[in-house]
Amino acid sequence: MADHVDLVLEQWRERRPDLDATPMGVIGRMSRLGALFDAELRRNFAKHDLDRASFDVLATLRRSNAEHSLTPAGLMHSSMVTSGAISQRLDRLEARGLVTRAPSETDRRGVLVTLTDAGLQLIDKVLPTHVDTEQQLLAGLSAAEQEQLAGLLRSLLESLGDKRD
Amino acid sequence: MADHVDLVLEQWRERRPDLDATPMGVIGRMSRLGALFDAELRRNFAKHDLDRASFDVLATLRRSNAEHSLTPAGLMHSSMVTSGAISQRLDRLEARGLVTRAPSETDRRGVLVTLTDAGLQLIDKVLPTHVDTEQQLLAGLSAAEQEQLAGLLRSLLESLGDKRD
DNA sequence: ACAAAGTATCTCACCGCTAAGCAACTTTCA
DNA sequence: TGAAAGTTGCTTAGCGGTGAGATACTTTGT
Repeated sequence: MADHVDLVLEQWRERRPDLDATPMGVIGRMSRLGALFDAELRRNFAKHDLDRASFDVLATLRRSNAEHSLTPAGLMHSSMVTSGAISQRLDRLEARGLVTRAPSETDRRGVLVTLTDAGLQLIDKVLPTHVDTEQQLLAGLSAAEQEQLAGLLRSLLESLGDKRD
Repeated sequence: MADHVDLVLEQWRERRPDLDATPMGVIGRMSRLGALFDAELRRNFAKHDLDRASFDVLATLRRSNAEHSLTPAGLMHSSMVTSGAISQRLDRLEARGLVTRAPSETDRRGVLVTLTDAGLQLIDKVLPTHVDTEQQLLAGLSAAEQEQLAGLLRSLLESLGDKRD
């Protein structure tokens, strides 16, 4: 039982025995899994003429409230990208007619982004295939192990200040 | 005890109760942790005039063998990026005098990338600060929990075909 | 021996993100 | 109330990655 990271850790023990590389056992593996997950999810998005960035915005709007609307700032916090990235994502989605931008009624600086009918239809079509893909990616772990893993990851996120909002 | 992903899962239950979003409890958290880790590690790299891509190449060469050398293909497999990305990374590192490219002695298509003295000195200076940063990122979990987490991640990587080589 | 298939590396057009900076607006507080 | 500080969303230059394609070389199979 050994993955690529086990090899990396062995190599560090050989070349730099003074270095305690154990944290790489977690962080290195998360990085590799992230890359593998991303590649697989991207494949599914591509089938529906989408990319990760667009899916992310559409899905966030879909789940946010009954009107499927949110401010760019709200999208930014949820997505963990910069405000510039959100502006560009919205430009693309607006050009495709999947979202609309309207001036906020309460704050003249603000903008309200809303899913169009076409956007709603698209995300509702893609969502089931997305969770399906995710489930397949996790199929190597039992349900109990998946739960255990989720718990550890939550602890870690909380310790790093990840909040509900 | 709740992180941002708990909120996301609640929202899905509210808006799409038909959808079983549990896999997001793992994949969503890994994605968020990846972003947080990346930001913090990047901060450390920047202190030493480095970025993730350059560190990745230098560290891979450092641990690979006593000569600190590897082919571009080897670097590519270890880094999980495309060959084009490796070529460009090597261009940058070569321009800074941190690695050299020499023709392979056994295969005239091949190239052997080797750490220069400057490259070796730089990576050896940065490495301890890097594992230190990683350790701090994981400090929210006990040693036993970190081990447990590493084990689950390894199982997952193995199930997805991640091999030692 | 030779053609076909495979491999190693590089080039380049394009794409999305960051970081810095800006303009417009709102909040705070003396 | 007015000035300072903060917030919101956008623009843009630059960067690093992808994906497609090219070149040069090696391996395979007859």
